[in-house]
Amino acid sequence: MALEHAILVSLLEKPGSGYELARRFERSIGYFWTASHQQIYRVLKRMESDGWVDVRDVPQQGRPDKKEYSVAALGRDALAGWLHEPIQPESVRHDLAVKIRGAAFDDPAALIREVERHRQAHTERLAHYLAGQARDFPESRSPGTGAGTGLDSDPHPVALPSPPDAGRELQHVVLRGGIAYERMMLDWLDDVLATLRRLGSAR
Amino acid sequence: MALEHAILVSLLEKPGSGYELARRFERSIGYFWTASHQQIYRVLKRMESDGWVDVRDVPQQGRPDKKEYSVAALGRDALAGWLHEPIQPESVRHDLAVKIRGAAFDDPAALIREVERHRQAHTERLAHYLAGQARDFPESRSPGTGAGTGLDSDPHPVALPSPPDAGRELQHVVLRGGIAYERMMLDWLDDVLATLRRLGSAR
DNA sequence: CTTGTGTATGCAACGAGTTGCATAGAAAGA
DNA sequence: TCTTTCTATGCAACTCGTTGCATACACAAG
Repeated sequence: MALEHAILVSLLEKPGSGYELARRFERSIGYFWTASHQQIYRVLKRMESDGWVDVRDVPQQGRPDKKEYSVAALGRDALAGWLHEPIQPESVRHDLAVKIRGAAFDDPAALIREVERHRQAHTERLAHYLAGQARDFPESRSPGTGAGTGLDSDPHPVALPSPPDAGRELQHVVLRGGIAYERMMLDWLDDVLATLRRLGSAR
Repeated sequence: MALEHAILVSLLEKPGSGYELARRFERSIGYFWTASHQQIYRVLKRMESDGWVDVRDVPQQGRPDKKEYSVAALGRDALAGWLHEPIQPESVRHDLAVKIRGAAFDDPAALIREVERHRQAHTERLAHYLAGQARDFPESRSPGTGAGTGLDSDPHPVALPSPPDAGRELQHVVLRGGIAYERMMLDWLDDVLATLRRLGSAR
């Protein structure tokens, strides 16, 4: 129930159209909150009629016009309200974990290629994060090879919050979380692969 | 779209009633797949009419009767089919990450207590996992209180598991994943707290 | 000149998931 | 005895999310 809040945050960081939001939700923000364009358009409509966002028609050359959304006062209030109320432990859905336990009733070795695919995807995502970190936060010469978040990889840093750099700092700490998550997943997937191979060869 | 598969795996591991399933989904399985009892009953009904599971009325003393479900041949086939088809990157929903980025447009310091609450919850979950590991997998003399991921730090016992133990092994590797996840979260939440405190005092 | 790709917006239908409520037997305690 | 708690099952209403489809403009390649 927080897609609207994710949209508010994204629009505060930078106003944009539904289409642009949808693309941000594919990269950047989408790594910790997914949404399809259909859903974004629908929610945007509701937010507009609730007065949470303002719309502005922007003609463009060489492409269709767009509706640029920005956060209205009511939207800011709604976000503040949400920020101040506690949320409970995230509900998780790890298909892969279900599959791994299910493999006991099938052929464990048959899962190896699937797990390798996931490992590959996480490798790529980690590289993407590191590239973004190197690009957007070059001052962090931290472990790893360093290169950027890609999270809110908008070329222009946002200049809104009172401490002008708070947004940057917070984006960076979220990015570091993404990096830590991917590294943990890679380690774990290696563990899973070793286990599956052991079970396969023991047959 | 895999609640039914999660139920199949759980029922294969041990047949049980809808109520028992709901409780498994609160602990154990519920840490990587959540579901409410209402939803479980509804899906169970559908699975029954599809011939995926068999039902058996079990009278009990001292409590209401229950319907014990077990996996039918068709259910096994359905699970096997699902296991063999690839799944794509999990879709994530990290409210907390959204809140952290949103805090840039509010008071970052106001988030500290919320993050501390989450840290507490993850500490408890880690303790729960470690207790489960000590109880169910005593042969893994793993880090317990130590630092590190717990991933590589588990020197796999050389004893070759025979197929009957495959399920145990696979349950353990999933549990190790949960442990690694909680440890990573704790480290990251500490990073978040340090960042929020830094931003707060810099005002 | 047709096809494909990218930008940009949207509807309709369905299935998944949540919330609130209801029932009912049995045990435990006030 | 009355209330609460635990086991056990379920309906109804609603919202959220996904899937499939449709439209329309612009540009580039074949």
